Amino acid sequence: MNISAASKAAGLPAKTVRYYADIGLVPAPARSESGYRSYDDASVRKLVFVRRAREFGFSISECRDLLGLYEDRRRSSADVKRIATARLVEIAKKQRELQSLHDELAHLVDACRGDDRPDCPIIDSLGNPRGGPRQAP
Amino acid sequence: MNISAASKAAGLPAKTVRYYADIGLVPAPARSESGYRSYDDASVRKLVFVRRAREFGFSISECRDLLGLYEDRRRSSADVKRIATARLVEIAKKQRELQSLHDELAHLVDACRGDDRPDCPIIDSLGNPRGGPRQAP
DNA sequence: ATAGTGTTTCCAGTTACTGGAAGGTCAAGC
DNA sequence: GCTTGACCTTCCAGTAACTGGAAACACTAT
Repeated sequence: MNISAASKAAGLPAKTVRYYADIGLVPAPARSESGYRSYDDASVRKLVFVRRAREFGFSISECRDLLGLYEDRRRSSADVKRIATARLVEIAKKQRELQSLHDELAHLVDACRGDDRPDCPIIDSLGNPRGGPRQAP
Repeated sequence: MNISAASKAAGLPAKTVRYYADIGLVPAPARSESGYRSYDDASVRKLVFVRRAREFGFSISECRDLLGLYEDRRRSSADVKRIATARLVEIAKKQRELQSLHDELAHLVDACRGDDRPDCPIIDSLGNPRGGPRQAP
């Protein structure tokens, strides 16, 4: 399998497939006589694994760890659960941040008439967080 | 005001304050005879404005636009509202993505016993998205 | 005079790729 | 046999928004 077939099968751009081998995230593939990279099903499965883990927001470094666990038949599920739980905590934190951001901005957008007059609570709030009238810059 | 005083007043690292002037996001400050940057209250207000906008997740480029609107006394509030609303839509989208990510990962973490046995639905799901037993890599 | 802190510039590194140039390879068609 | 076009290779540079660190100069206090 050449790189474009493998990249299609894995659901990743060919550039990214090369990149993952360059940084040693996955093993360097075998080469044909003329230097073309040659992939087998096992390599593709690893690439799929990495893609899925990345989609879950795991960093490359976490993917490295997970891939190690993926390949180690004797690892405990607790090891995996620990990494996934940490990621879950991060996601929940990001969700809370995003929520308060959303609420605050929605409130401002709501308060802004959005007409052709210059008066705008959004700008006021950015320049002057505590709600008073803004100072000219 | 030297840079460290200004950076404290603005709530930004001094490095970032320099950076914002380097990329032309804010005007380059005046210099003392010996070359030290010298800030006044108006500069600090702009830096606060940018910090707040960045905290809202506006990109540097959007901050540039907003700062332009901030300084233009004759702009319409509709201009500002348009940018803020676009940002709000992005936030909502990110929230939905994060939610489905959270749900899926939470489900997997829940299903994983987290003991010292190797069997682990999290790993299985990463290698084999459609829920069957995984293949060895 | 000297120590300590603050400031300057500049260069490099971060994360995870992505784009593009220059050139080698392969299969099909004429 | 030759050309065309798709595919492959390497390498370099750029992205976003900073951050870290080195070398050198400035200011303040003792």
